[in-house]
Amino acid sequence: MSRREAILERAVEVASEEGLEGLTIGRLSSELGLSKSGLFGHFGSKEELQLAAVDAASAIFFDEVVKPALKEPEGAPRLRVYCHGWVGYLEREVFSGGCFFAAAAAEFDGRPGPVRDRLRDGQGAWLDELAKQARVAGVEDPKQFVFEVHALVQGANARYQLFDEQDAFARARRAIERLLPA
Amino acid sequence: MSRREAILERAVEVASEEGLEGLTIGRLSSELGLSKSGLFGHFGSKEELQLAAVDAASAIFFDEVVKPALKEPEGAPRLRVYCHGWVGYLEREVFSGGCFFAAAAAEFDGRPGPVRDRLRDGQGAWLDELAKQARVAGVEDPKQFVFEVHALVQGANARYQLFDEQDAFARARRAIERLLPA
DNA sequence: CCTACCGATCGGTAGG
DNA sequence: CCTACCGATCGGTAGG
Repeated sequence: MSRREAILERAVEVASEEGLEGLTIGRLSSELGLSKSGLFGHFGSKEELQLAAVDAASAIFFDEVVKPALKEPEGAPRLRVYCHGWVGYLEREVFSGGCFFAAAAAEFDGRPGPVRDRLRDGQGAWLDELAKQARVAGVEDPKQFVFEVHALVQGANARYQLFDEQDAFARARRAIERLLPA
Repeated sequence: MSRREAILERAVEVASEEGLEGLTIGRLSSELGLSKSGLFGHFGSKEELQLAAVDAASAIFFDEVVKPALKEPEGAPRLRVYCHGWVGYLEREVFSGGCFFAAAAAEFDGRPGPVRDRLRDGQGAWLDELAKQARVAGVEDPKQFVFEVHALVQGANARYQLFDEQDAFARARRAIERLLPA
């Protein structure tokens, strides 16, 4: 693992807990035992560090949620594995502070710029892929389906993070089962 | 309107856009045309300012969503007005940066302390009230119902804030209609 | 990769 | 309510 990768591994963790703005160069460098300017040199600006953290988190999401479903045939089987994998990735606490993307989106949705754009494009691609599988699976209204599944998954994350409700994930799964094609 | 109320009106607005941590004393005081220490004196600490902003936002939520429903009889009629009022409050952009509470919860769910506690207690009381009306309305599983409605409303807010999808609110209403008792 | 520094801003205080 | 200040930390730069 390169030094840059080691920095980003920690950066993603910190950002999921404290937000992408709480990801300060001073804090991150002292935690990793290198100088501020040493860390800074890997990215060139705080914004580049934030963008790199978004990309690193996206790669983790791909490995944890998307990749395992690619063995399944397109349509209903893959859609089901996507949905349950999405809930499972939150339940397993892949990021210590909950869903990196939900936290980052809430933080940056009111701040126009490259970080917001990267978050929107990444989440957009994932939601489009879900809608595609829903269409192949014969779901009546794929966009409505994706809207509801997205809401339920994010709702479970929010409940778990703020209220420590362990059963939030089971509730999301139950509601999603009702939406999935039989 | 007292000076303190004027400060909090602006504080709630800023916090909904930039977060409760972005609510800096320096920024807020310069926007309002008074000195930092002048503003500081009204609250005593940044944390007290944040708590006061949460309370001010809660009062607005009560006026916008809860109060109009109190004319309706308990049970199904009041539940329906609660749910549609909740969506409507986001659609009307009562807070310029979207749902104050969703943003604040995402920001503070990983930071133990009085602000997180205040947010959790306030949202908890609202969700309990929804569950109570659902029970009176004869909803089969009131807790599951509230989980799903909460998710759908927050999902619409997230979609609208990040993707500018105008139809997110209509999608939430459609899904909620399917859950409400006939 | 480092030390040493820059101006700006942070939350907060002293004193009036 | 104000001016004037405190130490700490921010993102970032110079120079090696």
